[in-house]
Amino acid sequence: MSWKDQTRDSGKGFYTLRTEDTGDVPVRLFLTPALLDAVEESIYPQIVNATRFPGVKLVAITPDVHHGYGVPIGTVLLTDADTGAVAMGPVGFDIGCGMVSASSDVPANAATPESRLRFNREVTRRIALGPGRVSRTKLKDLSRVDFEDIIRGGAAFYAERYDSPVDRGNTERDVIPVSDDWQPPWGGPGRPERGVPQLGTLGGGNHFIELQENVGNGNLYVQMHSGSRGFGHGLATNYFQLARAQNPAIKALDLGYFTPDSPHYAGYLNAVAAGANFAIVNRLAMFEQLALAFEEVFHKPLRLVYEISHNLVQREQHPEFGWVHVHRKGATRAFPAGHGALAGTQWAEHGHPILIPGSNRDASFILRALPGASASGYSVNHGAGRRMSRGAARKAFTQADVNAAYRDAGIVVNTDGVVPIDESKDVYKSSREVVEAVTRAGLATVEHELRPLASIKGSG
DNA sequence: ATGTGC
Repeated sequence: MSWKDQTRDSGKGFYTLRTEDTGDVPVRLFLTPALLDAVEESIYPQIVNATRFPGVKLVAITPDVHHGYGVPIGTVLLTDADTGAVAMGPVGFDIGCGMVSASSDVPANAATPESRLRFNREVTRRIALGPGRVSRTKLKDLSRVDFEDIIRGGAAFYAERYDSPVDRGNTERDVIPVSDDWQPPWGGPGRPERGVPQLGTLGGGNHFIELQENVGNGNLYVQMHSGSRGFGHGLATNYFQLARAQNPAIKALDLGYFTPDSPHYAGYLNAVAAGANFAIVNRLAMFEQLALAFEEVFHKPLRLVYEISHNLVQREQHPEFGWVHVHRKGATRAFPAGHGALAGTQWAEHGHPILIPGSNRDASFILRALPGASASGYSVNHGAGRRMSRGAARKAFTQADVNAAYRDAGIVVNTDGVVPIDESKDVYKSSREVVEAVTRAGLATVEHELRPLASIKGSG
């Protein structure tokens, strides 16, 4: 018997799950019947893990869910903000990982095969890709002092001090405060200092840059996915070690957590803030380079639509659960019109944009939240979700077939047309089906659909 | 995700 047999249809577009293992913690799965049927059995013990952190109020599972470390990728975890835990697996190693979307007035027919390739060349000339690479932007060769100012001051500080054309109002968080008495654990486990020269670089894995056509208005858009590089990874590694040292019951590092009485509780929250500020500034610095590359090829400006994370814990007020730590691991914040946290911002009236990438041969979407998003802790998915492991993908498909499929679709990949197999379309779920699960549950509506024209991947 | 690994 599968745990799936113990799910119940709430009648509101999501399933609930209550078993001996999950106890009294509400667990909501935002899946269609087909997605529930297809989801890996192995996410069940990871959902149970999520229910076991101290002070849990809600576990919500997004429709792109797949097996992660400790908890599934696609977990929203709400814990009591005053007495509950702050958990590390439900933030992840790549603290602050997230998206940028940018728009233009250039009709998509300007993106000829030649200009798509030129765009990819201009981008890769300006932005370093792949693991271990160092910055080529104005943030290269930063002193440690300047770096610390940036990770404390976030987007607001960066926009002002570095004379950036970006509007910090187009970011999810223009600064996440870091205490003056907290220092990054330089030289400690994880060695976060290796991230200092990486500010302004894309990274590898599923990080990408994509030239797109907005299906609705026919204009060119650009989307980017990147995170906190070696800095965030180093911070996460450091605090995982501290959590384990303190609590021997934490066997796996990815199940680490801190309660308010822990000596490292505030330290970890500061580390998350610093890592997220890095990731946000990283995306803004790269956006500026994207805009330069875009203007070089298409002779018109590229405007920042929005910047938003999908690996983060933030303190928020929820109508059902009060003040909570909302952990989003592979999940995107979804505040609708009128949400208190948007008061006084340009997003107060309609909610902020929600950036949902598909694979690089499938549609991406920009959504807006609906009041019903409270059911999922004001969160939706962060992408299409992986359908098979990287290893399985390399066994299932040949390089020549994958390259040909992209060539036939007219999608220019990197500067050599070689598609990383483990990042290719059939490795991911259908983004349309996943987004349908979101709209069916009344969490959000689709505002824009975007289709890929050119794709840049850090590695495969 | 990551100095792609103990």
